[in-house]
Formats: sequence, structure tokens, C-alpha cells
Amino acid sequence: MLDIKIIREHPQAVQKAVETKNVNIDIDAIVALDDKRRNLSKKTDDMKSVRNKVSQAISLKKRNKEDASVEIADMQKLSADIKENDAKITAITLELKAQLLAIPNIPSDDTPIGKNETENVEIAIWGEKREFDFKPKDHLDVAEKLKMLDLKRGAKISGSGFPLYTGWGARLERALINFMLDIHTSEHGYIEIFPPFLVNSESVTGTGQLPKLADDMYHLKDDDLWFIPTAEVPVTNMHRDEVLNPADFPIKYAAFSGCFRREAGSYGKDTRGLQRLHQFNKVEMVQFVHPDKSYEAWAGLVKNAEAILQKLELPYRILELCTGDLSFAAARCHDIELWAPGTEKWLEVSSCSNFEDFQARRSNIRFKDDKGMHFVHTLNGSGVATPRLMIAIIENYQQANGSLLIPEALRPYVGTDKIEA
RNA sequence: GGAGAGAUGGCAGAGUCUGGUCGAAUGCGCCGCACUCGAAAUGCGGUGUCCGCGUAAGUGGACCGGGGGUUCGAAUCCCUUUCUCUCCGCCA
Repeated sequence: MLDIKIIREHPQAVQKAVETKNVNIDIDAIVALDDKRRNLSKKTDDMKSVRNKVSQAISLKKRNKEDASVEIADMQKLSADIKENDAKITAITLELKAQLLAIPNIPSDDTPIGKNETENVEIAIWGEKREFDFKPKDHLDVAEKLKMLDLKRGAKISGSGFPLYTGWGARLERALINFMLDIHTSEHGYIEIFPPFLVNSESVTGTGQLPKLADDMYHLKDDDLWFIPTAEVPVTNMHRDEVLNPADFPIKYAAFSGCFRREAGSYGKDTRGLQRLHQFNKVEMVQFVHPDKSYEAWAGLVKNAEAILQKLELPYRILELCTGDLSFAAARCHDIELWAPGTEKWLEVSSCSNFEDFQARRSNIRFKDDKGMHFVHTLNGSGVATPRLMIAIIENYQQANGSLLIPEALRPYVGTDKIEA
């Protein structure tokens, strides 16, 4: 959520910024609505002031056993008017809030202006693409031969997009989760969190998925609960409606969770194997930081995600997202993509964003110092999501005979250095 | 799922029966000052959030889990809802 005061003071700038995110919103209409609210509120507050004073006087008269029937009659009328105004103010406030919640965050000044993902900028590349002396296979071919994956049965049980990992595949999946959590907690200073996978509407509104992305999430109608699309949601909401102690900054959490996404509208696009799923696992990093330190912390967050890929010796690149590809809540974002030699594509495994105070405003997460109350800055990044990581490992570490070498750092977790048919 | 008890400021905890001077006693904590070489102890003063108006000092309004109602007036009465605790049932 943006600060209504900033919208009020710089409507043109906000309008322009929002448009670079390809969102069409009439900022002037919002300013007008806010104006209406303030005028009526002022008027009604003045009426309440009168009522408070007169009620006080009535109280005195009653105590002195004097007659107050004239005052009471006057106040009956005034109170009725106040009630009417309050109802109007409530309606306007709700409408205003709904409109404010639909405004995306403003991109940071460092974010390049661009229409869509084709205008993202590659800013770094790490590692060498492996030279193969045979034609590398697609991860699905390798995994099925090694009985690591059974997508047909996954589809039978649940539907397409719900992967079934078997044998060494299941073991590798579990190993990756443990490996990543261990690195983040013991080497990067994150506190481990195991969050609920179903959350209420307030939580999904707080991080910015609602109202805009309702169709992308699984929703339990009977209980009004949402399956989390990422651990960002429960973890960020841990501190919803709290006043944090700045001495505790930066607060860093790393959480494993299942992630559930309907992927509405993306059918048939890059879906082979594990590329795009309705359910997947991810280790997410979330930080609550002082506003002056958020970009510094964000740079560190990207490094934390990179560390995982470097230890696994997988080639990757980093993209600076342009305004048009930036998510609703983000002010700035770097994506990390792994090279998949069998699929012959760069695959996104991490998205590291600084939300500045956008989520903190929605979720009312503040801190107090000697200058008063302030909103914290929140950031998060995948560290990282497993399916595409699994793709990259399988495709990069496959051997000519169809077996799979396990990256050295993972061997203690998997319990073998090679998976064979 | 059934029965009962509760939710008050940073924390603890009064106030609710009997509506009015209650944004709320008291204690703790925190901040400042005094005393002290320094500290502790002690004493004095201060110490919530949100929305308006105002350059500011200040000032109006709202807030006692959430929502609604009764009333001139609600922390206090009524309805409803969420959560917590205790007991019973069920259960991995």
C-alpha cells in the first residue's frame, strides 16, 4: 500500500510510476475520494465535539437534580445526524481502502523502465556451461529412467502439475531442502521457521497477493483459507500488527514450505517435466530491516541465494527486472536463473525483492525509535525453489550412461555419490 | 463437536454487578532530572496509537479483541464473531 499522503501530494508522479508497471489506475479519482472523506470526517468530528460537551453538561445537571430534557432532545437529533455521517464515512473509507490496495508498489529509481520480461537486463553470470561429449538429455528422460520421478502417477493421484517423487528422487528432494536450510541457518544467520501452509485472508492481503492475485491461489471456501503460494506469506505475516525493536534488526528468517499455485492462464507454456507445477517445495528467505539498510540487506539476500548455487557448482545468471516485469508488491527485484543444458533454457529459481515499506504498510509492521513510529522494510528471496534446481542438477550432472552424479556438497545429504538405474 | 471462564496501555492488573469528572487506579518497565567519584537504592517529573486542522506550540475526533445495537452519554448493558484457557468427546 502506498502512503495516501504521498498520493495526495504527488498524484502525477504516482500515476506515471504505476503506468510503468502496466497498471491502469485513476489516481485523481482516488485523491478526490480521499478529499471527500476528509471533509465529511472533519464536519462529523466537530459535531461529535459538540455532543461530548453537551453530554458532559447533561451529566452535571443530572447530578444536581436539574432538568436536562431540552439538551437531551437536541442531542437526539444531533446523534442521529452523526450516525448517518458515520455510515457514509465508513462506506467511503472502505471504498478508498479497496482502491489503495489495488495500487502496485512504485519501482525504485534503479529499476530500468521496460514493457515486459524481454527488457530485463542481464547483470551477472557465474560458472561455465558444461561441455558435453554426448547430447544431454532432458531432465524428465533422465529421471524416469532412474525411477526418480513418476509424473503419470502424480497426475492420476491429483492432476498434472502435482509431481510424485520416488526413490532417489524423493531422497534428493529432501536432501536439497535440508542442505539449503542448513546453509542459511548456520552460514548466513537466518532463524529457521516452519510455517502453516494455509493462511487467512488478512495474511494474503498483507503481502499483496490479495486482492489482485486471488485467481492464482487455491482457496478453501468453507474455511476461507488460502494455500500459500510461497512461505513469504506466513513468514512476513508473523509480525503483522506488531511494533518491532530496531535493536533486533535485521530480523532474518529462512523457511521451508510447500508452495501451491493454480498457474491459471499458463497452461501448455514451458510445462514439460518439473518446469511449472501446482505444488512445489521452496526454501524462502525473509528479512525485516531498517529502511536505511534495506538495499544493503537486499544485496546480501541475493548473495545468500547465489551461495547455494555456487556450492552446487551450477552455472547461473542474474537479471535485473524491468518495471513491466516487476511483481505487484516489489520496488526492485533480481531474478536468478539456472542453465538447464537438456531443456536448453535458463530457468528461474529465485526472485529476490525489496518491497520497501509497501508490505509493511499493508500489514502494519512498524518499529519505534527516538523519532517516533516508522514502517519497516521487508525483503524476501527464494533460497531456492527445488523443482528447477532439481532440473538443473539432473541435466548438468547426467552421465553418458544415463546415471546421475550427485554434486559433492550434497553427497552427505543424499547418502550416495551416484544414482544408477 | 459439547459445556464453562476470559480478552483492558510495553508487561502485570483494577474498573464491568450499580452507564456520566475513565484514555482508564496501582505496581513493574522505560526516559529525564536530583543525590553519588560511579553504580545501586531513593525522590521528583514524564512515558500509547491512529485520523483531522495548524509552520509550530497546540487542538478536535477515535480507540479497553473485532463487528453491530440500546442510550443525550458505553471499557461498563444487549446481540454477534474471533481468539485463549479449563473440562468432556473425538483423533494422528
